[in-house]
Amino acid sequence: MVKNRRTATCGQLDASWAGKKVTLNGWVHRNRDHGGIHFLNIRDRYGMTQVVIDEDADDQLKSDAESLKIEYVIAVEGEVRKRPDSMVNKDMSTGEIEVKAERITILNSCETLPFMIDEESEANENLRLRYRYLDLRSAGMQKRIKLRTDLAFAVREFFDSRDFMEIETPTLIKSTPEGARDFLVPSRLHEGKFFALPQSPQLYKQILMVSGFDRYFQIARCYRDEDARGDRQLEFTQIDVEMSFVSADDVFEMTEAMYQHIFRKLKNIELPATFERITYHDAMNTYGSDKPDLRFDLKFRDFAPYVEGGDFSVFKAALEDGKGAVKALVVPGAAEAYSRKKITELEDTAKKYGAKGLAWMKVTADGLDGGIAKFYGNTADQIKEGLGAKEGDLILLMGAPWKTACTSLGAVRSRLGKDLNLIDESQYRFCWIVDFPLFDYNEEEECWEPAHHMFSMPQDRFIDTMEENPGDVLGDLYDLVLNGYELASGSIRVHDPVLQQRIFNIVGFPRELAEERFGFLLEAFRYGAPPHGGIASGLDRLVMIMAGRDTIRDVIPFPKNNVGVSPMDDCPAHVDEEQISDLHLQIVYKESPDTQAAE
RNA sequence: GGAGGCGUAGCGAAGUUGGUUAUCGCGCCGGCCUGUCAAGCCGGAGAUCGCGGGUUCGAGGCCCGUCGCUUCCGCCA
Repeated sequence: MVKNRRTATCGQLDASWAGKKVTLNGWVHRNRDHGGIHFLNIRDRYGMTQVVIDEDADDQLKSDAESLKIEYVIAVEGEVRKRPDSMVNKDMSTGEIEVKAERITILNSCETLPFMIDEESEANENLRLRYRYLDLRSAGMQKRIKLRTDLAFAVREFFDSRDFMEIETPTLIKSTPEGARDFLVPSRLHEGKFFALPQSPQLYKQILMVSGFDRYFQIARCYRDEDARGDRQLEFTQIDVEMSFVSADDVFEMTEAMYQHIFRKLKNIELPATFERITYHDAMNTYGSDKPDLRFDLKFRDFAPYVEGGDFSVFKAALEDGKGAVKALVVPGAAEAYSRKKITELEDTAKKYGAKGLAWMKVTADGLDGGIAKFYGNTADQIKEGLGAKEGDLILLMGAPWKTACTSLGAVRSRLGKDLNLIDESQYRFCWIVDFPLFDYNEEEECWEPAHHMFSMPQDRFIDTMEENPGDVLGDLYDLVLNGYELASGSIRVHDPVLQQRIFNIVGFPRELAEERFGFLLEAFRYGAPPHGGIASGLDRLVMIMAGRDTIRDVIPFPKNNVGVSPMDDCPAHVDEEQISDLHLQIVYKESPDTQAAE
């Protein structure tokens, strides 16, 4: 047997081991020297065990123990013994026992730490990212990375049981237009040419359908060169799925079954047999978001019927052109808690989303009070009844073009959910968002553009006449939302070259450009492409939500920070001139301010 | 590209209307201690208050600029 090699982990010992000799390997987590008696906590990824150096230990052992510092890597040989009843630590899985040390060997030392390795380190995130290997030692991070690996396993287990094949697609691919900014990789062998890193395996998985791999999945890394947020960063992981000969309902069923399997296995939670479906229009109209958090209610009410009965000109103006809306949010019992100052804060939230203001009224015993109540004195009772508002409620109102009214009041709704503690954190509320429009009108450029991407199928009923009114065309497009996060997105794809060309025509995408950028896909579709569709789920977001965190950086082993930098290895970084010239590139730095001033 | 917040010892924070030697907890170093488990007690070291400029008799605190991080908007088919 190799010297000092562990015979047990730090998490597995219990009373049944009492009397046995063991060797433990791990890190010194805590070190409590009482003079006569000395305790150590030794930690590995399986748990923590208390080691005792008794008063009767020999001098060698005592001095070895004294020389230990936090995070030294050690081997402890000793005997497992039951703790006296009064010394049992119920908070530790190994709390029934301790190891009476007979020999301690230092396998490696550790410098003074930049921060303490705790369940939840208080050190700021960039410091933790710089020393990511230390932060990953914490129990919390260990648990989350374990959840991630278990999740990936459950996903593969599920798809295997459904006869899917996991097929790899390239990460050096062709840059295609639309969507996010591509990461480009210059080619050394081909001067002036570039690969792109995939934003998703989209085109390849569709090609795989043409190739007859009718059930594909992949846990795929994706890259998008856009500004980061808590729930997105430069590189991320998708559970990418594509199926042939399916309708949207088939994709829903399969996806629901996947999440049911994942939650059953990892959380012991039974999800609903089918997930609620909400149309895009209804989601926007009642929650002000295409990714509504259904863990709390607070639905919008329509205030338009009451606008004529009052004298508030802003609302009348909003409805004038037929494209506006006046939405109301009745916040139960919030009248007292929301001072003018706090309402102004809500208004600032709304303004971020393009609202010009946020109107309000408070519901009193005999009517409405404050804010814009004075304009609705005559119809107060009607309004109260119509909106279902009760004494003590706060009514927030937004009059604006429909989409602005919805999204800005939706932002207010989200904020209220947090501020008023309306969210039950133990819930997982899934819903499908369906019936997305296929085309958006770009007011500035005065043209139609794809709302999602150009390969999504219009719903049957719109296909014959879609050129007449592109704005009305709904697509076979769907998102899956969980607790206010967009968790997955997909569609049934266009597999008919003629229909595809009609879509290109509507959005004014030149045929030549289509041929140049993804002619290979269009060509493939001419050779017997099966009807197909699919979906891609964000793995990082899913783990994040399941782990109860609010940033995916907490569930990615080596994430980039908010400005797209990895503080540990300090990338991106400059490279040698020679590397640049090998790639036939030249760096053009922006002029320094000094140079500009001199001009 | 834009808006807000933060930047004080290795880490986390306090620092009043601008006023003596910048405070506390953790960690670190030394000592004491026989049952702790975030051990305890005593002592000690450790800070150009992000950086630059300005106002002032005097700036950690005010003003201007700048850098870094962070949350959000834009962006993310």
